[in-house]
Amino acid sequence: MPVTIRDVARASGVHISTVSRTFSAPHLVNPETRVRVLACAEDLGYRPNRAARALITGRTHNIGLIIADIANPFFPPLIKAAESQARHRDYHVFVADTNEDAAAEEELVHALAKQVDGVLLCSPRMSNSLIEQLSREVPLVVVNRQLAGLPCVLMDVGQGARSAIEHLAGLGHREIALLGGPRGSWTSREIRRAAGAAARTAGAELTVLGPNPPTEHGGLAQAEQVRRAGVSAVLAYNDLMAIGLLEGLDALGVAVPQEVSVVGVDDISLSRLTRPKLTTVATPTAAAGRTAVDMLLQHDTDLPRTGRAGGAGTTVGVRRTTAQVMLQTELVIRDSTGPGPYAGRERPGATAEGPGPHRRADPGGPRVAAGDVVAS
Amino acid sequence: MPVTIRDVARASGVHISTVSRTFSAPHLVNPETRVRVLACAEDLGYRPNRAARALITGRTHNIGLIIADIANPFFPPLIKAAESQARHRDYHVFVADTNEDAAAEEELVHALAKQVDGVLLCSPRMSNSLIEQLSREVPLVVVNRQLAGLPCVLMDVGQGARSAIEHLAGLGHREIALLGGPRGSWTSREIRRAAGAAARTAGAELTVLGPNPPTEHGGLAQAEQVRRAGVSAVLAYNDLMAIGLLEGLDALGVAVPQEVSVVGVDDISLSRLTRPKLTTVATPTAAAGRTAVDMLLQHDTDLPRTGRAGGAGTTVGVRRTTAQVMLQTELVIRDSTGPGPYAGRERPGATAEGPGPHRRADPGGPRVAAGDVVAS
DNA sequence: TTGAAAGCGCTAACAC
DNA sequence: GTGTTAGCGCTTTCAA
Repeated sequence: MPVTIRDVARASGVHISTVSRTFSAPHLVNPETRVRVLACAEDLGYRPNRAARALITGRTHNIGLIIADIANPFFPPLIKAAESQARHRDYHVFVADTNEDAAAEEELVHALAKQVDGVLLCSPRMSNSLIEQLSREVPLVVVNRQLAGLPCVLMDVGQGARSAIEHLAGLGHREIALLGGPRGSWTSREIRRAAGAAARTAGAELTVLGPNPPTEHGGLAQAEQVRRAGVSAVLAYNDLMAIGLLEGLDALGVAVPQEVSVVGVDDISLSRLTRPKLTTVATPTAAAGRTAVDMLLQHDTDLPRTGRAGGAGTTVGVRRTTAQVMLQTELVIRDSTGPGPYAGRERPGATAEGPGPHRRADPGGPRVAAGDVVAS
Repeated sequence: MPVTIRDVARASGVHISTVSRTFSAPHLVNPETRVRVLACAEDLGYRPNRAARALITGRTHNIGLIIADIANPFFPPLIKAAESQARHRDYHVFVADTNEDAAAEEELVHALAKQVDGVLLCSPRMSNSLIEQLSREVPLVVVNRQLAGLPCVLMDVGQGARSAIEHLAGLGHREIALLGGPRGSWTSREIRRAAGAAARTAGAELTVLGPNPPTEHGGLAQAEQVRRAGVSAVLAYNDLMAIGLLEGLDALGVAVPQEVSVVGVDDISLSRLTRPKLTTVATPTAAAGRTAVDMLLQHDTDLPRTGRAGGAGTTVGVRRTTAQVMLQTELVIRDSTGPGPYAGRERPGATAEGPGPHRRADPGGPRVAAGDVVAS
């Protein structure tokens, strides 16, 4: 039933190889013939079978997107942007959800490897060494994880965390808690590192609570601890946890920002909808998706091929660049942060308001500066 | 570089067809041979190439998921559930976003047709006749659209809208507005139909505002109209619009629920986070995703094959069932609805609180009754 | 510029 | 129970 290259050949009175050329190397075919073939193809509704084509060219024109948790509102904008970018380049996208599970990630890379030209690993939970190993099986681009020798798309959450801490310190907070993210998260470590350093500089004390699941519930569950810790401000690993914390504090009768200030990370769309509206570090998710796809498909000419073109037994020259792109983040100040117990008093070191890209509230325009290529 | 069936055959000293059988019909191969082959395969890290297999079997073990807007929080839980269900059955999932565009939907079905065993069309914007036509190209299951002759997964938003109107009428609201959804949406028509009927029965007047884009902005943009319309309650096409409306009303200084009550549809996770918390019609999104995949893969034995098995020129007996499943919805009453101007007064027809599945607030357990098979 | 032929990795008759 | 063979739909030398 489905129409094949042979049907088109028959209808247009040429050999199948001519039809093939019409689609994959049109300049090699007589214009008149081309027109005729194209007309017949159109007529019959012919579309080349990509799987069959892949078998011989070694290029599937598919990519894989491996996501820790599709339902986490951080990811859909990334998926959407990546898919859109891929489709513009005539690629189709497999999406798979790992439920934050490292083993599932590994299995998925194996399973997808033969069907795709490359895989985007988003916020992986696997070990670095495993990722490196898998990258020998299929081209990988890693999002939200820094790995020497592999192409990575990073968001500068370190800078973001620093801005957040400086913002809090500037408001007069000296005892600050950090709600850590999940184990195995590069982002979480990065935030912790930068927040710790910034706190030291600002003369504030940072208490780390966690690791926690990166969910609303993860934040909610720490509300009690936060109160006990006696801090006046909290930086959460992500907005979801911050929002959960907001709920938890509300339930405990702790007023935000009067008694405790809360800052999140990501600026997911909900963050403008909570009461109080959440102060957060905006993260360029869509840009990350687009960039990652671009990096994966950069030289879509020299992705690996299994076809004969490479010569028997020869490993084809896969010129893999390992550029790492760092995307800017930005602190968006809303209503969940306010003056702390030391407001107005002099503060050791630092100026009234720390450096770094801050912004008072909204609207929705593009907030992402172009990424810096950090290495290549 | 990638290891093929031939490598395994060589390593285990058997013919490639034996290796093939080991994977696709293990019972036809001598247990000892099987063990040996399996061991070699494991050793070499062999995985059958699905694309090559598909070429001859006609079964790709892939499905397509076509989504109006991945960033709309209604969809991620559906995608997640569908992907998970598919993977349990050893299928991989292509996800594509149409940006609410009918033409993109059509193009995607064509483009994906050859690479998948079936496609899930989620909240399509295409015409019924086009969908029917496309269903001859590739097996389709339609979510959120009723179409005679095609397998559909529906959510009973009609019942939901009815419950919502009855709830509002019971609270003493007589002038109610309906914020319509996007053109081409079955759900929107269905809500409108049922809400209209319920309003008539309850002796209330329903003003329809729209169509609107199914986004926060769509709701926000109607806040002024809502105030002008002089209604005391609003039912919105979905939670996103309801939330936008909440913001808009807040900006206009209109108190919810004191001056205007607001009800949404979907119960997306944000709905518990707004202030006031949103009263809404909960929609079993995850169940819909799972169910749709199950329906698509129901007889995964008699999905169409292009292989020789069907005999030359014979259309293979695709036994397509056209079961339609209707999933229950449930009104979840939170804080965005309150007494209306006619509260306490007698009301024409109806009892104090209309029938239908209501519920006062949360928690998160399963709320979905098993679907009713409406037809087959 | 076009056709003939080989073959990508795999499965499915059919022999043995 | 296993090997032989043909061929899925397509691309790509190689000759003509």
